Amino acid sequence: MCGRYAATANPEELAEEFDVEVLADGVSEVAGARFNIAPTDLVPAVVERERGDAVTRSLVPLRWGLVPSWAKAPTTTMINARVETVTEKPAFRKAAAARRCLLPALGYYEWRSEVRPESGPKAIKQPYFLAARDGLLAMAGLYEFWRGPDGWLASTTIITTTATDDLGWVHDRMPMSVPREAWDDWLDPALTDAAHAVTLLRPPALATPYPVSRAVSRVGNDGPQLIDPLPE
DNA sequence: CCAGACGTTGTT
DNA sequence: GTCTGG
DNA sequence: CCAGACGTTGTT
DNA sequence: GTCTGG
Repeated sequence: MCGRYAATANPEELAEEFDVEVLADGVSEVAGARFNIAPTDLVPAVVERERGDAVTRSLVPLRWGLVPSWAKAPTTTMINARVETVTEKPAFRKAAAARRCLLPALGYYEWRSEVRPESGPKAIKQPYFLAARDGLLAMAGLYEFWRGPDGWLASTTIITTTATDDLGWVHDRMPMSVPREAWDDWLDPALTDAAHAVTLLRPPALATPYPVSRAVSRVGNDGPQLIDPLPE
């Protein structure tokens, strides 16, 4: 699955890379060097919205953890959506048909329960970093709006699938990615056939996972050292 | 009809 | 909002 | 995802 | 054990 990730590109780099026309208010505060993005954080996302008869591609901040429009209060549980069922589940299917997004990432983390020499007989949760092979992972996301007492909340979830054989030893789920040639269709709000949209998705091209410091396990920690390979 | 759920993951 | 279970 | 909190009454 | 916060 994907429950923690790194994204380091600044707004200008993302605008260039994804052909974004508009940088939304607040997005400069959430896009930049971040190595420990956690659920409930605001994350940079690429979306397309219709304004009049024109479609505008924007970089916007979204809260990670999708809150359905009918939710009584914001929740954190829907950080992932299974690709196998995303077009059917009431919480996701409208977003799958109308509100798809891209979540740019450098890579993401997985934890494995391991017994290590220095930890004695007890298992520890060892984090691994899974880096995009070419330095940019466009994760497939959905977003949704929720109206609370203090206004609108826009939130997002990452679509997941079964891990490929080479990654299964770390974890049995992984995020779906959107290949560059499919970005336009994936984002196009006129493409309302969700079942077709998910056929655009592919497993991400990742480097070999490697263990990193457990510092990443604390959400308050950040910095490039979090993705340094763990010394022996 | 109304009431209640609506999600994923990991772990045991 | 919409579907499912009762 | 992981880390950290989790609570009220009556009184040793 | 389970929920909340980040």
